[in-house]
Amino acid sequence: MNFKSIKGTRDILPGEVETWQRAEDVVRRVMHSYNYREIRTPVFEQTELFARSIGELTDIVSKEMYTFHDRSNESLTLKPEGTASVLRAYIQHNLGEQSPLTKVYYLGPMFRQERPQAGRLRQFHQFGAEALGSQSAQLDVEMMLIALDVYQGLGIRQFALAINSVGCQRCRPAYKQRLTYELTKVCDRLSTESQARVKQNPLRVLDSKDENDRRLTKNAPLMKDHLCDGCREHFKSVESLLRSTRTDFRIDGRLVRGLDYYTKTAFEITSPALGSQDALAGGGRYDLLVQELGGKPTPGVGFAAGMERLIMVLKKDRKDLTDRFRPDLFIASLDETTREWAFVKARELRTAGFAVELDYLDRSVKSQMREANRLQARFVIVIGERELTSGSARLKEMQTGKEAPVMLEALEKVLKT
RNA sequence: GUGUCCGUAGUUCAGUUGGUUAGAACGCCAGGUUGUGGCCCUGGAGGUCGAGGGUUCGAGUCCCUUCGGACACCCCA
Repeated sequence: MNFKSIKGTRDILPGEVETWQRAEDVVRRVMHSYNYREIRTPVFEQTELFARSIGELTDIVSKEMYTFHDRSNESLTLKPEGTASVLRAYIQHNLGEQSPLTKVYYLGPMFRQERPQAGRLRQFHQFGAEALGSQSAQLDVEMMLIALDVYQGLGIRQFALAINSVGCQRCRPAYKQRLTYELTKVCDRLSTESQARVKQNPLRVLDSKDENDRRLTKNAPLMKDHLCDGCREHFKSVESLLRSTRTDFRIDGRLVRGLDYYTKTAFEITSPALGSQDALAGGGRYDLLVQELGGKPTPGVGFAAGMERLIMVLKKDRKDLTDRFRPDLFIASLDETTREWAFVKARELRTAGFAVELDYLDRSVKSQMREANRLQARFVIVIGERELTSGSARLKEMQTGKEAPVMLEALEKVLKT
């Protein structure tokens, strides 16, 4: 019986990992450009934290979490999303006392026990940001812009932004009641899933994929048309800022997020290059959550974006990306003496900042040359007894095949040019 | 969790109505005379045919179970 990676998890091997690193670099660059600072939280937390923040009734909490008991019988859970942990840290370390506005970002693995499919893993990776302490619509839009800047920065072209407002505790209850009333009228004709939603979470009936559900709810009231003054103003500001920054977007009155904690703005970025799981990123405002988790009343906004989905789109849009690490120099050697010399010299050059590779398998020069070629080393130098006694060798530039004499002492200087 | 399809060398795949030592391409290794890559040529290594059970004289080929994968539902990043 051979060991295999757990269902729904995968290895990112050399060759693919370079694409990830490139993406991560862009994420960090964009985050820093908006002055977000990185925060790293543990991969697991008390189960209660997620139940409280995400919502007991959500699919995530009710059936998708990796929950276990440790040896002291405490219930722990591998984090299914990033926001809860960030807010926990924010509250725990009183970050709100250090400055009125906190802007942080994260990048890391998340876990959800779902059936794997295109763009859906049990361990997946997200990057995201949270801005705590301000109600400004500018921050709502900033979240969208960060995600869009990352995609643009990577040369991704296939994506679309959709926004909506899910209201607040002042206007949502009344709307919900009204919607439920309307839905009840057609309830028996809705799909079985939607029938359950009418009671559990009526808002979600609206974004059902079922064609028949869509038809039946065609004239159902939308939250965005029943916002209180505050929410309406806020939503207008978001729209206006998006226009000012010349950002393409569309208002989707049926857009609902899966997590319970959102208020006001909700948004989603999807890509037609993905499969059925087409969301690249999603986020929104959560003005009640910090308080809910035991902190002082603090407004917040955030978003999360899927790394593997980003990579999938990136591979489709940018087939030209095939970079790999290339050694600057490959030192081929002939016998035990020269091999040791090569080892020492390599160390010297590596310390000086060069990527240097050599043969560890006692191979023939021919094989070593093949290896150097495969690694796409920029230069190769063959060291034998002749070279060691004369102190000079020929440096071969692999791309052109040209060789030039070099003094071994001067190797470092020559490589620098 | 439900459904559909799939599971043969490192990789992508072939494998006739079940019938002798399971093949190809690419990749890998070694050579093509004295210390030099890419192209080309020659040779080589590498598979308990996902795993377990069953039917059969005989199973990679049929049946069951199980594990895994792909895709969709659900949900979401």
